[in-house]
Amino acid sequence: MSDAGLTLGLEEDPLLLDRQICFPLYAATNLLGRLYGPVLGKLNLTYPQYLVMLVLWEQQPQTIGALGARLYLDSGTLTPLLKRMEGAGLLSRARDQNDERRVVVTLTKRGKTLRNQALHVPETMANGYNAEGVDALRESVRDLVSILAQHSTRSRGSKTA
Amino acid sequence: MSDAGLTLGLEEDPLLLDRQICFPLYAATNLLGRLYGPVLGKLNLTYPQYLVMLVLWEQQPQTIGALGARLYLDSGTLTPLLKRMEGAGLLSRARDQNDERRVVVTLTKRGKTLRNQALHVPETMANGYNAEGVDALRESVRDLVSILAQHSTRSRGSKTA
DNA sequence: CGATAATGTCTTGCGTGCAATCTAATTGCC
DNA sequence: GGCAATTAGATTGCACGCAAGACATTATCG
Repeated sequence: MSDAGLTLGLEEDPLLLDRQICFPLYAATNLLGRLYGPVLGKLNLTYPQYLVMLVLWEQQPQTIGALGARLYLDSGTLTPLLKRMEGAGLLSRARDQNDERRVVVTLTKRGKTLRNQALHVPETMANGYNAEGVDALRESVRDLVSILAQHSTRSRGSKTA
Repeated sequence: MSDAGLTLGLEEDPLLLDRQICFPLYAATNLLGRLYGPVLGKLNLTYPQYLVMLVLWEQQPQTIGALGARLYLDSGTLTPLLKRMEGAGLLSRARDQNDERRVVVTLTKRGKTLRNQALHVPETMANGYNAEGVDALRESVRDLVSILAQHSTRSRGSKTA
């Protein structure tokens, strides 16, 4: 109450939780992480670690910077994460000889073979869901990501809309 | 290699990052949080704290359990978060006299008036984006959330009604 | 060639998220 | 009433995620 704003009749409260696009994304991400947890736990992986493995299984070796570009994460997140994975024997980290600033991440044999156990993960997670509409949803969210990434301070500073 | 099942010819590698629905959601959530950060920082709010305020501005007071049901979070997350917000003078926490197990969260005057400064946040965040398709996307993700919530072990679905 | 800027990673500090465990209060059941 | 089961929060321990700063290496420019 005591809203001193101008009410145009069609104006809706912009602060209603159900009007935010950000909240369903936030909730879905948390819920998904919770569902992935037990499944990935059997592989001794966390959800972000699983994503790193997905990238490395596609292409390998890669620098930390390249991993971050793909996953939209920076070294502040990746460095300790990769160290834990190195400790788990999944990968090794070494300075690039051609450019000592870079750190190259390489899968160990153990990291490569883990892929076999991970093959059933997508199927397990999708269990019971009809993929109807999922493809379209994935594309929509992906479009959103590409838009958001352009506005990210980490990539560029252009504020021109 | 790896003949993992019946190949219908259209079988693709299920572990490709771009085939996962979870990853765009994860990336979008991270990117959004990064974009909200500076805007909410002017209100001395983090993004999850902002969501709590959205819920409380809609209805107030509320128990911690009710907040968690709305935001899909549990007390392990909410208790320290709410304590910080209490320390910031935005709300107060008190045991329910009728049921001493519950903790009732009530906005302070400061918490209520903060709403005026928050009114421009959605508009600021949406700056430059055409809302075209956003409504549909929000509904799609919301459907996904409701499906995921049913499968959640924690589903504190105290469906009072 | 040397100063300087840019780049890539590491480190620090803080705030989430979540599983697991704990405690206190209430409910159920007899 | 008495006591086990349930419920609501709090606590603990761990792993992100990010901003900001530190650091070493490389590129750039005079």
